[in-house]
Amino acid sequence: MEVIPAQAQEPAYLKGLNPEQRTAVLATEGAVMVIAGAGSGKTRVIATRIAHIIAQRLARLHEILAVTFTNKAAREMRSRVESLLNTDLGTMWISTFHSFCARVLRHEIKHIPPFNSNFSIFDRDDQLALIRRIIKSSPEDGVNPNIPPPSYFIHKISLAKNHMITPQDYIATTPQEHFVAAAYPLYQEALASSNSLDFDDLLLYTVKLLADNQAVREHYAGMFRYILVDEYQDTNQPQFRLLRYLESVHGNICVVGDPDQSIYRFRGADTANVEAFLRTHQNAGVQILPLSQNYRSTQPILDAANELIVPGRTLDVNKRLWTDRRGGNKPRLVLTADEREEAYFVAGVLQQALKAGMSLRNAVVLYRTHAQSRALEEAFRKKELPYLIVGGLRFYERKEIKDALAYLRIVSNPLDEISLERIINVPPRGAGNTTLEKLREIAKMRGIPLAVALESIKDIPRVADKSKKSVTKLGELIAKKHEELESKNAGELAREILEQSGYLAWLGEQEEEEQTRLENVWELIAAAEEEPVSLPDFLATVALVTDADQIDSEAGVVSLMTLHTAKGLEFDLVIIVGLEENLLPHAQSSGVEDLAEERRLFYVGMTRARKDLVLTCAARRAFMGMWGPSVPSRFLADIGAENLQILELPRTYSDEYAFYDRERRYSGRRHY
DNA sequence: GGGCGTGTATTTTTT
DNA sequence: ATACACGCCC
Repeated sequence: MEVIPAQAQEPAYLKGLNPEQRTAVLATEGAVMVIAGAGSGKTRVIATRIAHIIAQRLARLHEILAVTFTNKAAREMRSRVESLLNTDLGTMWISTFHSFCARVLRHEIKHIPPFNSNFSIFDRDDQLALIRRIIKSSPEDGVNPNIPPPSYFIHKISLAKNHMITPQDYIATTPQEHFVAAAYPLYQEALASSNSLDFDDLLLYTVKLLADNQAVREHYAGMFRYILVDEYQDTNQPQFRLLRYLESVHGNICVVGDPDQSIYRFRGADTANVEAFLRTHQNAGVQILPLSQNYRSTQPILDAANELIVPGRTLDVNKRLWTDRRGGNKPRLVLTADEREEAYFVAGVLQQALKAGMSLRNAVVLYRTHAQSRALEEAFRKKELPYLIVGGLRFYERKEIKDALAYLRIVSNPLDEISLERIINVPPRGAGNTTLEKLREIAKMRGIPLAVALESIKDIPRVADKSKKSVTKLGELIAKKHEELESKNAGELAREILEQSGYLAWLGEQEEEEQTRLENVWELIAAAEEEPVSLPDFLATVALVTDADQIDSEAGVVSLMTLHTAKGLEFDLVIIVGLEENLLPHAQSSGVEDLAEERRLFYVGMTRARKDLVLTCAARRAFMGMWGPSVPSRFLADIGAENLQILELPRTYSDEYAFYDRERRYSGRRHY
């Protein structure tokens, strides 16, 4: 790498930065908080900062830790730094919190018995399956009608973990939740005996490791000379603690965030971390550096966004965003009769933009809930607009992919009973509930894993010979492939397991419709074969894929996604649908804090727009099959009519929807 | 042990 | 409205 003398000549990577950005890049030492307004060039600042640290030889590649919000953001950050420095970053630590923890734990979890490095990562479905089993084992199951649904347990347990409340302490802090209090320790024990961690555990066990193990703590804290954290406003308590340990030796930590864009309170993110950071670093002379010039949006869009967000602010660290991009259209607001008309209107806007020369990849449709995508999909299909739904039914959540992954997981981690139960009878092996129960008994009696007990099925009376044979074969296959975990890579193992278990053949025999399923599984195998990694590493990567990661800006395809998923992205044309009370703000978000978060969510959506912003609102909407009237969102009133261009729906729409009369169309009007 | 029918919950947002 | 879970019957 070429070294540039510090003073002689300004490094090329600093060119084009504004004074605020330059200050943020150069303030490498000590504690720094960058308050980065939407579209203020935050990513560029972080990438340049990393490049600067490396170019000035303040640290070597592996001595820098950068944490981003999504894996996609991590990849982008990596490639930006690589192009700034014209070098390969290799295995530099740029990742999400969860991926970072998975990577650390892969090496260190042996210090936390009974876990070993092949641990499984449980997603929501796995968590639900596990908690269902626990509920079933309770004597009250089926007797007490007040037992909450499994999802309630998972939610409450996750909340407890985010606040670092242990199973032992839970009942004392939350005495009214006695069902959860009873299940929580059982849930943790079941995870441990399965050598499995849920998403929250990845963070918690890493914190625990750093807290309890001095050698490990000194190793990591000593290694990272510089730490950078993006989207800091959405960190939670375990993440805060994690950073405290990691920064403890060198003290060079830069957090970048925007309290106005904090939208993950519901999953434990704590904006108090912003204040806590300032407080805990006061003695270290923490610097607060704002980025307030917006390079993304036009002034009318920013004006509207500012009007929306200012009434909801609680911290006053943020500045009013400004831009020198003059001109541009005011955000357009349209009232439609119902969600169908709304969908057709959106399709029309996209077709118009298409005609005007815009590529559909530069447009996005945003909504509060996934369910809203349905009407849009229908309209887009009719109008032959190519679209891509981001999130919703994700690739890795499809049944056949989950089944295939369960095969891989049980081989990687034979203690993972949830995975084993998933596939023991897929394809049908004549092992139903009764047989499974007997196998569990054997495993318990002999103190062996369920996967090993499969080979003892021969000892169970009254099981068909055919069933015994195929179950024994499955047990042998799992054992054999598990032994090859180190000698073979993920691609090799995936292909062999899925072929030899008979899963692929069985899938191929299914109905014509199932053929896409077979293709999906082959796609998974291809993904495993892409790079020669170990099976546990591949599984960890797959488990931590986020919605935003799968956005590939295919040319000529418009993306549809939730407002949450849109965080960090930008588009020429942004269309936000469903600006109605009970949807945005959502009906379930009635508390003061909840409402503030809904407002920020809308703000995040608006500030994704570079050139054009379109807002829609329907007068009638169906919820769970029931139609009901809708009222425009209170947030529209906050933006103010003077900051919006309110459109009358063109005639063509009444042609398409002759059954609506104009009176009814505007019956939902309130503010305008 | 598997297939079909009825009943119920589902829609907040996600690593 | 629909998907999934559970229960009943073969």
